[in-house]
Amino acid sequence: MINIRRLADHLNISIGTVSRALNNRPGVHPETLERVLKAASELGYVPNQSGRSLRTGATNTIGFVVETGHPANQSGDQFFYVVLDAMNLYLAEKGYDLVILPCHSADDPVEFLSRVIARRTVDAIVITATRRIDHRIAMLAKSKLPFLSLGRSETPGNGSWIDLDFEGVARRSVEEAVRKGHRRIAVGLPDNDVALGFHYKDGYLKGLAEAGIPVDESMIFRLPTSEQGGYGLGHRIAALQERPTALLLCSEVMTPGVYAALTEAELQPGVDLSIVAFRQNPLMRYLSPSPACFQLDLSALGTRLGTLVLDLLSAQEGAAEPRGEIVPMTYLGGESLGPVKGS
Amino acid sequence: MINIRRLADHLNISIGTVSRALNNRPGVHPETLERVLKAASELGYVPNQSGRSLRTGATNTIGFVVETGHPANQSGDQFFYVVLDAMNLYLAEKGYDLVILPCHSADDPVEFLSRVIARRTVDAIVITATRRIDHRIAMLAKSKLPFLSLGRSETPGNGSWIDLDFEGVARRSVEEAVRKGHRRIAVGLPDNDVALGFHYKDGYLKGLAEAGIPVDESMIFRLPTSEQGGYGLGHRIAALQERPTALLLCSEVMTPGVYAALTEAELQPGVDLSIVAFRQNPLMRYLSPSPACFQLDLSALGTRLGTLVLDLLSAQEGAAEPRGEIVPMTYLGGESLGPVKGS
DNA sequence: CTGTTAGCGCCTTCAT
DNA sequence: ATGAAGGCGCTAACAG
Repeated sequence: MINIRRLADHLNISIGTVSRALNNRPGVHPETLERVLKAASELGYVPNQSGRSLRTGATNTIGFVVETGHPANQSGDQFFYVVLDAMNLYLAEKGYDLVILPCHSADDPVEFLSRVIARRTVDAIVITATRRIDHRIAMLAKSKLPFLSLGRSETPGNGSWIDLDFEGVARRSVEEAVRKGHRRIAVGLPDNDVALGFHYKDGYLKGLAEAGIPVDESMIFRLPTSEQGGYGLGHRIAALQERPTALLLCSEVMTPGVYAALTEAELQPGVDLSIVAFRQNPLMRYLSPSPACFQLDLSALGTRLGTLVLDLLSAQEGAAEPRGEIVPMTYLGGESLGPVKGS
Repeated sequence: MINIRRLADHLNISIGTVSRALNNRPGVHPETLERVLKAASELGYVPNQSGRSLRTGATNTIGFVVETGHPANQSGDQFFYVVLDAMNLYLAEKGYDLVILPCHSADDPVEFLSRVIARRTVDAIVITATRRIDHRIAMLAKSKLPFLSLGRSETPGNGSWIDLDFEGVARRSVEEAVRKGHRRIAVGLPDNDVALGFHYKDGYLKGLAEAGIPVDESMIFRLPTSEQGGYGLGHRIAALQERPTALLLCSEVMTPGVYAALTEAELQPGVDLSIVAFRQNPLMRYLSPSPACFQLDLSALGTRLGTLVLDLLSAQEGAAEPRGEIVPMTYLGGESLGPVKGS
């Protein structure tokens, strides 16, 4: 394996000069610069990351934590692939690498993160599946490792974040359902304390209030964020004496399961039960009737994540204010939202 | 940030002893050992990975390369989540970390890999989406970085690999279709040179040969491995003068698209066109009629990947033979494979 | 059983 | 514009 010393010996110059040349430091003779770059390329020299990190304290790497045991991920959600692709592209242009740090299902996300922090293997980190009270954020805030959360938390010390507009989507979903005459509007929320569930519920409640519809607690359902969860919910609703006429879902991965359960119960989505799902996604394109849902530009989200992470790094010394952004989503409509049956 | 020196000073012992204690080296007084571990835990000491790697030449990290731009991944395939979860769990038990290295769509997989190799940031690497002729493998073989490929290549120097039994599945699929009376059996193959396409085609041809059915080149279709690809294929087949009566798919992600296109063309899956898909997957559970397909234990595959990777590392000095394994899959049947219509 | 020390590869300061 | 040297944190070889 070739190191900077061998490269320097090969060129009969000192390693200091080689280092300066490779890192675009000023004060290197143009001719020397060219010789060094040429030799490095020919000999296939790439700086050893460990040596460089040890010296500079930086890794030029951004970490993205994914919980591989999370059911929403195992439900065939291609969300992260597209987001990561765009984020990676952006970071690469700026000279950074992106690595995905998978936290497995038998591991504790907080402990996992504490190891990641301590090992100093990334310069900044993005966390996902943010909880309303999220111990990871308290830990990150204490650690001084720059971090960005996808989803905003209420944990004190919360830094920069990007969130989808769960509240706005829920509110608009109620509004669209009301416009079609619905008054008994149910909602499917996560069965855990992930932050988006609270925001979606807030929007749902605001939507009801604006329409003058009283809250019926029996219309608020908790379920795993997966097709299995949706399947269970569909059957629960089908078995009710007084069924809702519309159902709002905080995640699109539940949708195929709801459809399947309704069909088994001989109920027709969009007729016997209207459905408004969350995000349009290629898998849902092929459901019939087409689910009413909202559009999100995943690539733009990925690029934005990259931008904000690098902002964090450059603001390190400047210690800029943490920033938060809510990504708006566009209502697309769909056949699964129909008029109230018999009205 | 606490380092080994501060930890040693805190305990009034030398860093050598601290290092030995933390790494379970023999020759440390039990009492000292305990004191060190206790203090490390209390002060939250975790060894700096860069320092350790620089000294030992090892990172205790396994890299898993994923091409995020790959359409099969963006089609909501939860394949990797489950496999990675199991693999990560296995590696964690053995003291290794797993990192996912995303290669973005605008990057060249070969160049990406050469950078990964050169940076020496992982001890071994797993590559996926293996091509029949795969330049990454030639490069890895030259680099001496231990590697495992998911999918076997014909590139010389191919090391250890695990592959799904694409050939066996295709052959069995033909057999099952023939058993139902089908003779005009089409096949949907990838439109690129990914290795699995060749193996699936081999099995298809063998199956036809065994049944004494002549090969009809017009029954061999190339399409992107995605629901969009399946959608296009469904419409192509629907428009044919002489349609096949059965269609075999080398990937299950095509299935929803095929179903949707057939439905639009007023053809019924399992009646007008029988379908045998590849792998059962939660998303397909909710398609109607249920797709005939095969079962694969993703967790077992992940664990096996972990095992083989660590075998590579321990065989480093011993220089053991490269090993290859084919993972068998079980036929599950399904309603989408029906008798030939009108027969 | 423990302390001391060299050196992994790199960047940066200081001297020339 | 270049060379020389120190040290980032760690482990391992050697000395006691």
